[in-house]
Amino acid sequence: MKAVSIRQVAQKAGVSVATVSNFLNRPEVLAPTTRDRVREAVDVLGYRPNQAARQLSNGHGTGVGLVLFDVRNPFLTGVARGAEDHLHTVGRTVVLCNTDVDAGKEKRYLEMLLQQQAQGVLITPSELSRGWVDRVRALGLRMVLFHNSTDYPDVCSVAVDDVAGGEMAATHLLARGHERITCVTGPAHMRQSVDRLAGCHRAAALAGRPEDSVDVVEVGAFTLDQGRRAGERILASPKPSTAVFCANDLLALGVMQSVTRAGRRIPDDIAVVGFDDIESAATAGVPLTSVHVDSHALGSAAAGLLVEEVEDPGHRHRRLLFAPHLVERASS
Amino acid sequence: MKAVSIRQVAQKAGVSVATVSNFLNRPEVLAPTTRDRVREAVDVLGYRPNQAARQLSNGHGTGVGLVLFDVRNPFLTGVARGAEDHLHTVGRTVVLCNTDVDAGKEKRYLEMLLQQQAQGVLITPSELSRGWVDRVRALGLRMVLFHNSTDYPDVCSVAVDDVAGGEMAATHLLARGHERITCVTGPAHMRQSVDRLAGCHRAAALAGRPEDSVDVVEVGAFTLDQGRRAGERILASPKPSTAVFCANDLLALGVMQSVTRAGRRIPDDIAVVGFDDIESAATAGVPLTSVHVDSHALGSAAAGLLVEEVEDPGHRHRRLLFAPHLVERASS
DNA sequence: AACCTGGATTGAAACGCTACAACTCATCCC
DNA sequence: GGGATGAGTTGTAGCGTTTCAATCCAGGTT
Repeated sequence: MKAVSIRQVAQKAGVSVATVSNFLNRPEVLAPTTRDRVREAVDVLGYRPNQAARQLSNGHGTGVGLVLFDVRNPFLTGVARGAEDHLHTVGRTVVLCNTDVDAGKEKRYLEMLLQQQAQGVLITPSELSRGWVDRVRALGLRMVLFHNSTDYPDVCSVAVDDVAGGEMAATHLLARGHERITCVTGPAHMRQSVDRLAGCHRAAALAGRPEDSVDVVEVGAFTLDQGRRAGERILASPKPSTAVFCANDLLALGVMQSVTRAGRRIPDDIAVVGFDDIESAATAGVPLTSVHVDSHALGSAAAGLLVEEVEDPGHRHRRLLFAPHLVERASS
Repeated sequence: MKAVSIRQVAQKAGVSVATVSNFLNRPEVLAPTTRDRVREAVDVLGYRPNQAARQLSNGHGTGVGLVLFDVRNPFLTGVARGAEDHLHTVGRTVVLCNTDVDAGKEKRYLEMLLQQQAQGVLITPSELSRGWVDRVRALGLRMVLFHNSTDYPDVCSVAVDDVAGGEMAATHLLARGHERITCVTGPAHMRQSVDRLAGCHRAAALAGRPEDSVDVVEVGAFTLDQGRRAGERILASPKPSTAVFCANDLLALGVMQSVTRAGRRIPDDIAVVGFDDIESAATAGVPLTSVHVDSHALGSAAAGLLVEEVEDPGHRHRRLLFAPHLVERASS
């Protein structure tokens, strides 16, 4: 039951271990006949190279850390799948880590990955800063960030173009003839809130609408419940707008619940557009028009960037911005 | 920039490498003063044990394969998180693998995990059979299945008690005074369809209702679209029942869409209950009552079982059945 | 016939750690 | 005082690869 080692293969094939190693790593240097002989031995014995030994010898493993806030976040789930797909095809292995946005957990995971001599990490940084980046660098870990930051030219990152997304959503609503639109955003300190709203404003400007044609409702969190409240606030306003763009699908779904409950019809009385296009968007009572983000592509791209950094010495750090697209459904 | 090795620590602390190794693995055998001296050296040098070397030496790694159909399946996402949480606390590492129910991919992942000398796998088997189990066993991989099978007493497994869940849902509806209930199930060859429906029948029997008090509508897949169709079928029937239990939330959401679109009110005209309690259930236009399955606990339990099998030589294989519970919302 | 050339093969030293047998040296007991 | 005890420590042989300098040898040149 003991695993077959390279030595047994060598013996069986009547060559040295070095030759077997060459067969594994640089088959082209072997004479064709030798190559066949070794292949035969490998097959017959069912030889499986020991990853740990390899790693010990060449100083690094094949693992890549996927360090996320929480895989259960549907967006991150997609990212995880995309990253895994890509890495699998290039012979890498994905180590899943959930930080819960806890810097301590994050740190422990990074230490662990370091011990494993991982090739790098794809990470949603819990607290991004110059210091953080430098510290991780100092550990000797390569990384690709899931974060929209122009501020770190020395790090690869991938992100969604939130401004473009917001603009799409608003443009869509304006094109449908809505005079005024209400934009429900999350906490002002979050990049997403700001950018998606900015896109909304840009759309209004581009359409030649006055600055005040978009009302802003800011809520404290990107949750269903906050969405419901926002919906109530909108309905309660003296002259509610006929279109609302929410910076996130959960908010939009919440708004829709309030609106429906109040007996108003969607989209006839009020049109709603969300952002993220989570599964719930399509399955909602009135299917929700939403800005779709291809999380799979994002994860895959991040993986690609990391692999490039690992393999290409002349690698230039880059930031990839993904343009989302609008998925029109019944809510608008 | 080269990593610190155990030798350097030993030298710094003025002890042998064996002592440092003992410090790492069996600190209790060291004299307290020695222990402190080594700890000091470790800290100062920032020593990080090389996982690969360890693994090479003791013959197995710390990785555990998490081999799933697709992490994007919301249920499996929860499982993944649960497993990761548990394994992390016991110092194991999770290697994510998505098979897409493809036996070939599955096989390749298992080979890979074998090369990594993984401690075992938590797996949703693409095709479960005696042969499959034996083959994996032969590879020398320990495993825990996410599968409801009484047929393999020599394998650990975890699963949801679908019968109990179906019963809960139906009992709930009957208790609300509905005379007849329609049960929308998926393909008859799927265990879930059968068991959940069985639970439904059991509830009816227990409530003293006649056999024919539950109508069965079977559809070809667990999808939103099939749910819509089922909804239409139900509405078209001469005397539609006032309550419907769907073997899955997507079906339920589809049914709700059809019902709403036809101008009927939920739950007043028709009550609906789903199964799985996916996120969309809570965010639906009319929040959906659903049978909740604690996927996190399931994943965590599976991980626990595997760890037990690895650590305890006298381990007895077990099957864990998780009872779901009903989450009552507005749809019923 | 002596000498080159270069493709093919190989021996053996790392890589960093664990485990075990062997050793040291106070302490205790008769 | 001699010996036994046992807690604490250590030397070193693997673990399975990779890599590189060294070797081998068939064929071509002069």
